[in-house]
Amino acid sequence: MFHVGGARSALFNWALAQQQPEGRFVLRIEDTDAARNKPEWTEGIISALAWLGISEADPHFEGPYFQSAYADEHIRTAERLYSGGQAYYCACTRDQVAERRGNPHLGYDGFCRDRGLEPGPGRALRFRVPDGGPTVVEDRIRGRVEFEHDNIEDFVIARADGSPLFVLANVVDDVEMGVNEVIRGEEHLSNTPKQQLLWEALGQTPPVWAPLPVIVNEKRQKLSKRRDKVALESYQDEGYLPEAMVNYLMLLGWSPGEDREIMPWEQMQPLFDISDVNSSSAFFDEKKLRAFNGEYIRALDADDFVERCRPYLAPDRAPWPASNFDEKAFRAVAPLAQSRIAVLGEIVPNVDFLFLDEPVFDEKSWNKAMKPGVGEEMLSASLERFGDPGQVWEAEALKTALEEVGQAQGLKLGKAQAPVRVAVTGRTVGLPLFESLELLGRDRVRARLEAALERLRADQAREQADAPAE
RNA sequence: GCCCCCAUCGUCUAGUGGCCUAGGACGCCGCCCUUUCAAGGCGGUAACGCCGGUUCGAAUCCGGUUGGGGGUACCA
Repeated sequence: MFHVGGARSALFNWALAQQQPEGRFVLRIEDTDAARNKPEWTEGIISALAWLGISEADPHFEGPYFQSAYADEHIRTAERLYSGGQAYYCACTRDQVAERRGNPHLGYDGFCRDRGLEPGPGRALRFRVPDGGPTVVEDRIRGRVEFEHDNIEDFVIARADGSPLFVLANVVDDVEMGVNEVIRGEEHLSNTPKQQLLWEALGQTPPVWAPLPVIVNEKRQKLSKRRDKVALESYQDEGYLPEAMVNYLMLLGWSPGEDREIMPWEQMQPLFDISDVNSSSAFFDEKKLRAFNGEYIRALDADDFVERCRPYLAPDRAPWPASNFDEKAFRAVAPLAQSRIAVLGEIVPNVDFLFLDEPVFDEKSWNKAMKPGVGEEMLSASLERFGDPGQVWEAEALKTALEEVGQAQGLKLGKAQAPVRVAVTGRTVGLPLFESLELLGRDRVRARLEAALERLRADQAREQADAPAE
């Protein structure tokens, strides 16, 4: 599963990488265990990135990398820091530290700092944070952020079993890969001075940091996998277009500074500047994403639209019998649906009546359209009218016909069409009716009108039976 | 608790001392169009958290305050 927050970071990185001929987008999977144990997990990220247009085939793309690729170097670096005196072994347990400090929330107290402990069982390696003075982080989004060393505890860089911690592994990887610009979530900001200290201890020039403000939910909390809908895959599945997703994500915390917000990647990418990114957190507004997606869908040309709908019409997903699908009918109706759907998945309920053996009646729609009197009158009258062999079976003529049927009942077309629509499609809302009738053909339309009429009469009979006898 | 970050319409943002009686986009609300629903057109609603400074002048600079958020592991 790929997180929308990760997707935004990736896009920002990607835009920057593409702005320079030599630019690289390095994808590093920072979760060592997951990367090692769940290859499908990283494959998911790769395919989600490819969906967004960040392809492994592109020369700007590098990765994925796993920390395990540099595992030996992690260990060597830890040893080097120890022998250089920049790190020391510590035998304290968490409980011991908490007891000494009287508060479990207070950090490490430096108990073993000058004990000169040798490596040994139960001894973790801690980084010796320099005395006094601040570490200044140059942050491309906020400017300078200062951290007093007094507030940074001597943090552990290697566990008692010798395995490196994230901070160390991360820095070693960055050094190895020549990373000079780090764009990632703001949750890492307080980790950054530690990393910078490590870079300096290793005699390296630290990279430029760009901790992106987090993406939040409606309650202004950082999006969480448990609580919020964050998986890019689920948006893809519902029928969001990657172009729309990219466009929307880029606008979260950044603005191209022009009046238009809908802008293709090619146009947006050169405009992007990481230092223009906002420093405050942004709410992921699915409604706005939907609106963007609708616009992108409408901008598709007819054939492209049909092809993009294809996955939702496939036998494994569509609710109708596969053999009922009629390519010609779908192509005829697709343009009518195109302006009516905001995500591709919605194509199905719009066209299902064409391919289902019988329409699926929406209960609310039925009750609304089949009001006493109007429903039955309209159904039987139009059944008769459509049975007239002289009736031309073409949208315009059908419209005229139904108008006349309605008039005879004293109904305007708006009211008159409702029972017919529900009888034929199952719902009160949907594609333009007369085009639908034309495509369905006289026989199927008449059969459905008849079936609805039967159902309606059965309803009424039941109601009468249920009514208390006078 | 401690450290750090943030603060303009409901939301995403424009805005870097006068062009701001604060602009755009999404949403929302009207009206028009209309066979339903959309789409489209037109119009509307709505914000500089608060208090002090600095300045001829502050959404923009400074201080404080309040409110949000993140971090604080031998997690990543």
